Amino acid sequence: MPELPEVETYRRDMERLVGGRTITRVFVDWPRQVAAPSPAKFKREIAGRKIVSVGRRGKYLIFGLTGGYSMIVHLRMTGRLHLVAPDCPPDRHSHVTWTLDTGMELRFQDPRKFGKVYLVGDPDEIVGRLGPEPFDKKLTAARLVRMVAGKKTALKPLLLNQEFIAGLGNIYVDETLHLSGIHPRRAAGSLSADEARKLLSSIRTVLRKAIRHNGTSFDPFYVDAFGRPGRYQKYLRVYGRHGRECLKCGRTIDRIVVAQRGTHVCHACQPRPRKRG
DNA sequence: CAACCGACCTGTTCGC
DNA sequence: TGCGAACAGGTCGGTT
Repeated sequence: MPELPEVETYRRDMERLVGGRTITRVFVDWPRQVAAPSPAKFKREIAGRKIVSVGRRGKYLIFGLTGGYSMIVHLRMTGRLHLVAPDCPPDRHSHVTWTLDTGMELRFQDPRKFGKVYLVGDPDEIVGRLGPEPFDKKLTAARLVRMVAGKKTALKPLLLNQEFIAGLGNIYVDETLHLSGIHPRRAAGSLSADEARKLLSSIRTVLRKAIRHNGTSFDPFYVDAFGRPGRYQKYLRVYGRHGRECLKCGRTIDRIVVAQRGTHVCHACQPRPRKRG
């Protein structure tokens, strides 16, 4: 679930809650969540270092540590971060826990255990292959046109590809394409310059608003570091709204499968591509 | 190279 | 109500 807006919400929370703190101890009870280096080395190298910055690249959180190290966290599907008091009872889904010099514990909760943590010297070892940030000023409509030129791939999987543009996931891709009036199966290379401009501005509009509302929460799933849900679910126009009316034209929202992902679309606002787009 | 599939995991929802 | 199947916001590696 955590896509760019949710990760950005965590980044802000983390900056405020753990920025400047020193990590005294690391506890790992599901070693596979430590992607690199070995869990033993991970624990040993992190203990005693201070968190000097908290950044984000795509869906990755990057904790800058003293000594030139970066600790990187990817929440994947069900990861959450929580700062809790030392007397907070253990919970069955926290598999990596950092104890801070204040005594507080930062817990990485992740029921599905897909999330990963890394400790590296250079963040680019992990995030170096990512495509541009959606808000990068160098990402212009003209550049987007060049990026899609000649591509036969459908837009949906392309936008989900983090090496194309970083940070979008299933929710925000569906929302973005609906706002753009573009069908998820359109061949990327078939976009007109106008459509590319519209797509880029939609990506930014959707993400900006979602960040402003602290991300999207379904059920009690994603919550920020204070345990608070996001509010963007109130503004979703297609995602999870299949069977209900399109807020723009009234037609019933459809749920289809594109690139093996559940996809929400209004077939009036987002006309089907002819044959190959 | 693009499309597709299974893996990685657990919890929740759906259909019978 | 009970129980197995299907499905879920992400990514990676392997096969057509």
